Amino acid sequence: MGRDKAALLWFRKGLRLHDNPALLEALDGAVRLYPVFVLDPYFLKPERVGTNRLQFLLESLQDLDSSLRARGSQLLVLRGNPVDLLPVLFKEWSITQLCFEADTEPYAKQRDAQVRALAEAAVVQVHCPVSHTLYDTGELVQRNGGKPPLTYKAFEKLIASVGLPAPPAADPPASLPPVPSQAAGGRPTHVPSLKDLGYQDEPTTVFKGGETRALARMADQLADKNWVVQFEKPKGDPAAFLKPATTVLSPYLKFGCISPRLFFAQLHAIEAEKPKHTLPPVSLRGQLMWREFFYTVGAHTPNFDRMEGNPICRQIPWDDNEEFYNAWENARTGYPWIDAIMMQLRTQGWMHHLARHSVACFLTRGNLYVSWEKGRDTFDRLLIDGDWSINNGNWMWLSASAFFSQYFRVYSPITFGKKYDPEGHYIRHFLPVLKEFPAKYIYEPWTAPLSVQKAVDCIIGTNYPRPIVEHATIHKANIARMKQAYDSGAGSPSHPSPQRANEPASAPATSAGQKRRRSS
DNA sequence: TCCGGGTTGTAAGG
DNA sequence: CCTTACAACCCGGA
Repeated sequence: MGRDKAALLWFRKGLRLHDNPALLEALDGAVRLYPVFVLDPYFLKPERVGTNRLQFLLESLQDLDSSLRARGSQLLVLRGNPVDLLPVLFKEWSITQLCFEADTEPYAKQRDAQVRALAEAAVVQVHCPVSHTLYDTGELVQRNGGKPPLTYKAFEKLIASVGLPAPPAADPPASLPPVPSQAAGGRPTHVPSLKDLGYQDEPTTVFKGGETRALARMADQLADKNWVVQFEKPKGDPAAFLKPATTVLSPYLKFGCISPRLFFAQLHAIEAEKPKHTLPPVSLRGQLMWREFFYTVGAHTPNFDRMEGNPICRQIPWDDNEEFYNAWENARTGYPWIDAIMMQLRTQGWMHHLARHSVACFLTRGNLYVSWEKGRDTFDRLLIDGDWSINNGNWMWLSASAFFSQYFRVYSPITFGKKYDPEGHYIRHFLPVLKEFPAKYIYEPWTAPLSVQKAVDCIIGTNYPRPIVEHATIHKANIARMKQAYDSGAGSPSHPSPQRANEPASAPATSAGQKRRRSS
């Protein structure tokens, strides 16, 4: 006598009902369906996940619960380490199927491997479809000869050989099997508050999570088809903050509140309708492909989130300068354009891509010469769209550690913002202390005569810091340091320089002249 | 071995 | 709006 089919649908990312193949697998013949999200203490630390992103997640869970309830089900939000909790639930609920969306990040991969093994030991069938990315990154890499492509062009070529991504999966039925009462066994199952989770700060971001808002935002952004087909990322205004120059779908894509395949399908339809459209890499569709690119490289590169032991990352002897790092993180560099961006990060958890470039270049090769890993950590904590693959990839890009090597192209912390926003509206909004400065001085307030500083009630060095470094001189010195780092064996990621005979292969990792480590 | 391209540099000059 | 010099990177293709 066979058991009733009972499915545990484990949500992690993919916090949506549309284009959710794991949900459809779970529904296939199931008499009972248990939709579960597990709040893992690994993530629930303010030093790892900031208030704004956690709030975004909680809103997304709330919305998912509402949508499930509208279909006669509900979301069981449980707490604990999934590796410990899920096997208990398999037994308690007599689970026969475990369904969850594939995840390519290292923590998730090792966690999922453990859960899968435990499920199989409990004779639970595991279904793990790919729906967070457009393609199965493993298949892409296999097709590429076992290695991820390291340039966007090469990635485009690979994609072209595969064809269009799969269309979104069918919508789930209007009615889902109810969750049996007593299922929780006395455990709390509601979506907790920030305070419940030990977070004291109030969220400050204007962006709200959830599939409902994601779909509305996408519809809103795609409604102006001319805007869609004329989109060119580098032409956007990084200083636009009332109406951002991009879609701000990134936090929804991060949590899977929106399906990349749905977004792609809609973009594709609009492009088909209007043949005169921009192209990747700058087009809107190109942006989705950048995401796919970094997911593919990130999933198939060892130590992708570190310099050491990372075969695609140049080994650069960054300065260990806590003072500089803290000033940067706390918006106290004395450069208003940089500090305003860091304030937008701290308050909204989102900045325009080019604004991210400005501060990433400033922290690393441009000005402070601090490791990209430090900046990555800050972004990872404070961004509402903080996404492991994309964040690490872009930090390596901007620090000229991988993908990009024109280190002599340095963003100016003074003129880059000025060309978009000469009046400094963005700075005035995020750094109110500088609000009254004349436009002439807003990007360089230290150049204002003391009489002006007094008149606007902001003394530089007292009410707002002096610049911690002099851009004009230090960026040139840093270009020279980068050149030296490249010359002295940082190597080229895809063609590592050969080991010199007189240099031991096991040179200490801190040596300036070290060789890039090969992954062999 | 050379040449052209590389999502998104700057400053100066038209 | 455009081009060019700056000083110069890696990579892929011819």
